[in-house]
Amino acid sequence: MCDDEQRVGEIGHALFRVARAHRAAAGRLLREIGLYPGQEVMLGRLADHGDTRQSRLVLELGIDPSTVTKMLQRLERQGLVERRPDPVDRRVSVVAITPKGRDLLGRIEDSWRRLDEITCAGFEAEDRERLAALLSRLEGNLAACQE
Amino acid sequence: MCDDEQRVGEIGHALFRVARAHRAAAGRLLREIGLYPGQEVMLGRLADHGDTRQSRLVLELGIDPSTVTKMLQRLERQGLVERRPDPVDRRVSVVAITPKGRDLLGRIEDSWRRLDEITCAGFEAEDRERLAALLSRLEGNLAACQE
DNA sequence: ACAATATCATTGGCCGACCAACTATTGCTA
DNA sequence: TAGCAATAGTTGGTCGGCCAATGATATTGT
Repeated sequence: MCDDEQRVGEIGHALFRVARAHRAAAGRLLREIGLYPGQEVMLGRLADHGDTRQSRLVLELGIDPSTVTKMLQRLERQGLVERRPDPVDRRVSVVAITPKGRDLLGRIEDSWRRLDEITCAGFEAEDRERLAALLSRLEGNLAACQE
Repeated sequence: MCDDEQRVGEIGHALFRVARAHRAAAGRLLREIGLYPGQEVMLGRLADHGDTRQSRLVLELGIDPSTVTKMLQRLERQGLVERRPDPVDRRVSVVAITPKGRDLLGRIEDSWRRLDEITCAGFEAEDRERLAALLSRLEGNLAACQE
């Protein structure tokens, strides 16, 4: 009788809009650094761990191999990243962040901080945790249907 | 002392990953209908309301004018949407969904339903409401900094 | 009435993201 | 060992999305 189920796609659409707005906001902030949204995630990943083969990036970032290739080509062109062939396995290319790329890390983290302040304005720690927990569950659900 | 603040960008990154996975899942479902993620939202909007000028779509969907133009060009090419110039104001073009586009609505809603089942698997009504409320707050925050 | 300004839409360029198809290498197996 | 399958990356194409710049029309101000 009563619609125990919300309007179809309620959550999905909200997620869709929020994510687009979030990405746009990230774009405005990152623009000052000369980066596009997504690149900062890649650089952050490369900064945390050392040399990485692209196939690892594909798995850990959860994006398509071709996307990784093109992102790295652009980052390499800007001198933020370095790729060289693995001497052992001649199929793989090993990626690492360059000093020039490392120089951006501070400003990247700063952008993240500002973005979080904007996004989560008025959120108490409890809200944050709840939201993080819910998003984590969503991520798990979506990962499960990935393959 | 204790980090009352979570790791920088915790929420933002989770949102980023969840949204990408969600979009990818939507893409897999919509592929069966021959649509790309985003197009179904446009068609849904055009189905609900009648003739619409593009500037309204820009405002309501929250996307760039150029994005609207290109999306409509593609949808028009597929015969799902129709555009004609407004006789009164010769700058505006009026958009409407075609019967062929309307035929897709059922399958679109079906995809949304399936996507929601995947995404929100294991979510009780309470979880859904909480998540919807939190996302709504995020959306408000991001909209506030839009301009 | 005319000039300045605002609005509407389009084009071109760039990026992330996907898929499909392809090459090159490595690994396995018969 | 010869041959086939799996793995690693790349290329080309298409989309949604943004920005910057442009052309066309309306609106406003003086």
